[in-house]
Amino acid sequence: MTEELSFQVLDASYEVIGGEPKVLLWSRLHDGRRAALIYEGFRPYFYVILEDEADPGLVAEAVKRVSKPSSPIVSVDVVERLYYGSPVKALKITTVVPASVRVYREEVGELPGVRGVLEADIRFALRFLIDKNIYPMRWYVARAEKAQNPGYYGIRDVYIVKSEIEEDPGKVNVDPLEGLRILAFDIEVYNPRKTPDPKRDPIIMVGLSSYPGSGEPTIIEAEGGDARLIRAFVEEVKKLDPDIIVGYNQNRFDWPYLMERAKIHGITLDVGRKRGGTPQSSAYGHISIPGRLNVDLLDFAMEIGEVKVKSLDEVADYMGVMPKEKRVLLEWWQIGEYWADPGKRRILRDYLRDDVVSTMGLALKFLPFGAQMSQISGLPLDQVMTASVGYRLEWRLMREAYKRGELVPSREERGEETYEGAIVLEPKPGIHGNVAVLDFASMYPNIMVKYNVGPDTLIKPGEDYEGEVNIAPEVGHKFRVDPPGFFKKTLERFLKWRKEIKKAMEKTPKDSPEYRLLDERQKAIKVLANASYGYMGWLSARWYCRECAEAVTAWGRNLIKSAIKKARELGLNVIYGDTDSLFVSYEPSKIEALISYVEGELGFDIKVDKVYSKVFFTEAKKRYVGLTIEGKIDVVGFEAVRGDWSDLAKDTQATVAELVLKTGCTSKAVEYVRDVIRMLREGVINMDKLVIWKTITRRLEEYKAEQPHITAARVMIKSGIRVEPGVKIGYVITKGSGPLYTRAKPYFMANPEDIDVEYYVDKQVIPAALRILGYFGITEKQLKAGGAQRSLLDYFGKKTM
DNA sequence: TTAGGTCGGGG
DNA sequence: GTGTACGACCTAA
Repeated sequence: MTEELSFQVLDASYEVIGGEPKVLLWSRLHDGRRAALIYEGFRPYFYVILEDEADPGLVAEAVKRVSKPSSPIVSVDVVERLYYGSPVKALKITTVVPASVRVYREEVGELPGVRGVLEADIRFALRFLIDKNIYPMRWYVARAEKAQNPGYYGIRDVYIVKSEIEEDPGKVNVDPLEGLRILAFDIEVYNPRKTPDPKRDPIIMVGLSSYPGSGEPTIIEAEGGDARLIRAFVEEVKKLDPDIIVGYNQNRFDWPYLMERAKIHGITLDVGRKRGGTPQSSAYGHISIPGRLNVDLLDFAMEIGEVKVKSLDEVADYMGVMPKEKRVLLEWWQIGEYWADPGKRRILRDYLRDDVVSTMGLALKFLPFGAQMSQISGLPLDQVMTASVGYRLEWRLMREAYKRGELVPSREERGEETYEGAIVLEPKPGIHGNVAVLDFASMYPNIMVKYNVGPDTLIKPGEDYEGEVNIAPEVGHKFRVDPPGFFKKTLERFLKWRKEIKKAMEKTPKDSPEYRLLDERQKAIKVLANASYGYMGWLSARWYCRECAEAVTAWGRNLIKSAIKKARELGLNVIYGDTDSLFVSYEPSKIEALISYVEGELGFDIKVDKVYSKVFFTEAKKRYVGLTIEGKIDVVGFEAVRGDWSDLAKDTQATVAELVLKTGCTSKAVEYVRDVIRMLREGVINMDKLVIWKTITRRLEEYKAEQPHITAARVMIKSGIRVEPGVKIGYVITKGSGPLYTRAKPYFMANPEDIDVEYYVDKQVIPAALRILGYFGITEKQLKAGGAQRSLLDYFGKKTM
């Protein structure tokens, strides 16, 4: 007996049962139950395209002959498809067991008459979602029958789908996260020798917070080893039964550590939704948990360019989730000490609580965008943010291709090919007052649409084409005007869709949940549309097209040149320009005229993005500091030093940035750097500030190149300290001769008088300072010139170094 | 210069 | 699982 179900698809997987593949749609039902919907009868397939002279019937016969009983080739059909827009005859080869495709594609690829194998590298569960037009996080309806023997899957509610699956029209604009349960977790591990070793160091605490919920995390502490803690953790996860599990870098730390500890104790870490559903390591460090969406929030953080150090406390601070000054901050090497000391253990607990609360806070900030990205790209939420924008666009393109009957090109290994990029004007160095920044809206996608750019519309060299063409300036590549190509069609849909959403947003109250939903959706569409140009120039792209990317930048250069020429004719002072933005003197009426020229004559949208009351340029491109009329400081192109520099370098750079921006000149900052150098040479800077941390990622004998942290690691091993992959090595550079790596020593084995002070001056302090001061023409010489002897209290107040 | 190797986040 | 990131930065040649 079937019933009508409305369900939200969270994830898809498959199992081969009785020799037949069954697709599992992990879903939430309209009544709130979580269920697995089983789809039977969908079979793996792939295509071959043939040599021109090959006889399809003969090749089909040859294909059938490679069939194996373990997974027979059940059909070989001659089908009409498009390949790069042109009709082709192809063979569609269908088999039974998904894993057998890998074997068949090799054998079939070798057969005479076969030009190539296509679509044999698409994961089965995603293949199903593409073909059935199912997008994760969206709602669908279907008729289904409750399974008689759900125990087989180890899931309580199992339905067998008995109809086609259609989108639920009533739930297009509902918040996909509404009603889903989220679990945030974090573990702390014992690290008496600084670096924890999962083989011997137990997990000491685990914190869990669920949403919806009180907001106060549950904290489980280890008592006499961590076996009970791990069991309690598994029970807690099962009890909370979350749809989404979030953590921060849990894919590389918490899960692997838990998995290793569970293995040692012989505990089954079955935190998934099906029986025995343990975390599974999959592609490039991702970990999947059956029936739940395991989302690492670090993946979202990696996309925030403004935050250079992606630690949880920094990112939570930046996102307004938890200010750094309002939380407990411990350095990682202090964890063991705080655990061992009963008087300090409470602080460790608070530290864990703050980490868990921050993690949940970040989840609530990030997941709405992730859910939209999932709904639009078609990738499940646990994969979509792990994937680069190129992959996200590509999965959507594969869906567009399927609908058009286009065959998906295979991924190919390609050597580097360079081409000319965008125009970046030489900035006029100095300080400029009242500057407007004009931006072309979605310049590259609009170029692609206007000139019908794409691999399928490109006229290849030597190709005869009589029809009308768009010719790219400078490079001369030609694109058919008609019919609209694959990229043009797809991008037009994106641009139109986004426009409709923007229109709907105007009619929606700004503080409503619906507004937020629409805003995240339009952002996700924008990300995909803007990725299209970069995608065509990405060497691993299935629809790679160097000429296309080259043509797009050529049209872009042409466009901005025309705008610059017009701006100058109008009497505007053009200060700087990069790709699709122009910095001009802020003269509203002339800018108005420029905008109407660009819109009317050139046919592109341009708008005033911001106005700076002051902006500093040096001769360096892509780097400037601006003060907006709202009083905000924009530092663009300035790269803060990475997490693996010494604290001294990081502190120096932060202070230099602050002094320059606050005083508007460099003299104070230069004096400050000179004082830091002087203090270094006098040996009054604490050695802790000089430690550089780097991680060992493999066994020492596997390293091909000598590096400082490897040398330091070898010294540690000699003195009996265990060093394994994952260990972070803290080292300092000591005096002596020879390459840098010979002079690295573990920080706890070095004496302050051994420190190679000049290394820290030349390779740490000065480069860090010059990242900023260099833009203002300050040289290494000037910083080393040893200036006025002044008290550091002038800069730091009571802060000590 | 280029080529080729390593790393991030976590504790 | 019909598969395997990416971009910045380092050292060595």
